[in-house]
Amino acid sequence: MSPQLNRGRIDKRKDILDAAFSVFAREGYPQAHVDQIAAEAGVAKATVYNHFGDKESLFRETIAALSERALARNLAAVALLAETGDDLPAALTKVGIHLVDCYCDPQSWALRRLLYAETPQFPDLLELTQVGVAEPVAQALADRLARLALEGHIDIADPALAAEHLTALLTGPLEARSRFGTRRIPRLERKTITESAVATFLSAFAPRP
Amino acid sequence: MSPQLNRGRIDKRKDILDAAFSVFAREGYPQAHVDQIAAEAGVAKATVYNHFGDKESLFRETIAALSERALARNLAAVALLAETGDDLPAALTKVGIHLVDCYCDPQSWALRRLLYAETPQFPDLLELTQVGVAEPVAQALADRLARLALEGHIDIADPALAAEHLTALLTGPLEARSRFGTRRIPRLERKTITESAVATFLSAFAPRP
DNA sequence: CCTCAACTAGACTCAAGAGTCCAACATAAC
DNA sequence: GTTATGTTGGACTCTTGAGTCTAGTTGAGG
Repeated sequence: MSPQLNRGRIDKRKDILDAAFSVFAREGYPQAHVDQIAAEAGVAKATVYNHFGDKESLFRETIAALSERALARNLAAVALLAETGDDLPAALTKVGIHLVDCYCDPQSWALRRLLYAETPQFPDLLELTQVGVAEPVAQALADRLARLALEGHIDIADPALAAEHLTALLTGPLEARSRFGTRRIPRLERKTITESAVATFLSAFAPRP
Repeated sequence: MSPQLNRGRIDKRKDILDAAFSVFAREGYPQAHVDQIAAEAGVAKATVYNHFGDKESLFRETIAALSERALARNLAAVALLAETGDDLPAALTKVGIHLVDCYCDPQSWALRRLLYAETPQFPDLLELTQVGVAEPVAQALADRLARLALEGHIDIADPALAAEHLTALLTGPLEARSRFGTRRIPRLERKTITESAVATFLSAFAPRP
């Protein structure tokens, strides 16, 4: 940020964070070795410790960086719902596909896997992603749905609940099908899943005539 | 099983498996120490190695034992759908509550957490639980739903898809609300979640008049 | 009572990983 | 050129945990 931080060599910080994520994602926190991260970042081990102090801080900052990325991508997907034309199913499907893509992103799976694994040891990280990512996204989606309800396109009493159910229908099937993020779901299958989810959602919340 | 296996002292095998699960669940596989497991089982470390050979085998057998338990409990829950009276919503809610209880069981969360964490290292375990637990349960639920569809209580084209969506509606909200299994969801909240899920499901698959 | 198998406590080996230290080196700013 | 700061590689300390070994104990079956 401030110019005097870039004295000496180039800033290796980002390289280290990238490598750290790659190794943490592949091996899990306890099995990830700092030497390996340093090697993968093309950096001396001492440099890692210069930047981050210790392994735990490195882990925390890695997760935080990923969360920011995830939040941005998810909000962008939800924002697509602003441009609903007259074809609500098509618009919902478009958003659904983008949300599913976010969810199926390898980085996203890795983040979720790390959180699952390390929640007992690092409860604050869960707080961070929950409050910093999941909740804002759910909020944004609920807001959009409320708007659509007000315009009479769907019949929704509780927008937060509707958002929760839409999300569940979209992402629930992904866990098993992707084998906990191990298997890559082909695009066509993702599309089918999304369309089914949207169909069920619309069928449940169709406006009463 | 065979009587000559019980020579010498009592069979400590079960004690070890219980302690192993408890420690694995609390600490995760890499952080779980065999000494700790032995201590918690009230057994010498050598005894653990006598029974299971090494830490990895102990882990595998622990997971396998838990999967059996999970399968039995889930199938029992689904079986309740056989006794549908004339009140379909009530019957579905009853089954839903039992399924949600299974899903929220601390052992169940621990199992899921371990699978998430260790899937890259032990892909075969995922296979085991997927093929041995998730699929049979989904099958059984789909069968039951097909039956109800045939009897005209609901309008379902694809029972497998309907089962997938019902499961998603029931369990999807649990992940965030329970903070990845960290927080215990009170019974009342579980009931509310289940009722909402069933309501949305029935609304989506209500029979066309 | 004897025997055999499993059990126990604890010392032990061996490997590996976190974090430190240091002497040599590079570079941007002055 | 000088200086301050960051980087490098590699040796180093220290801890910890998996798995082995041993000498002694216990209990059931014969």
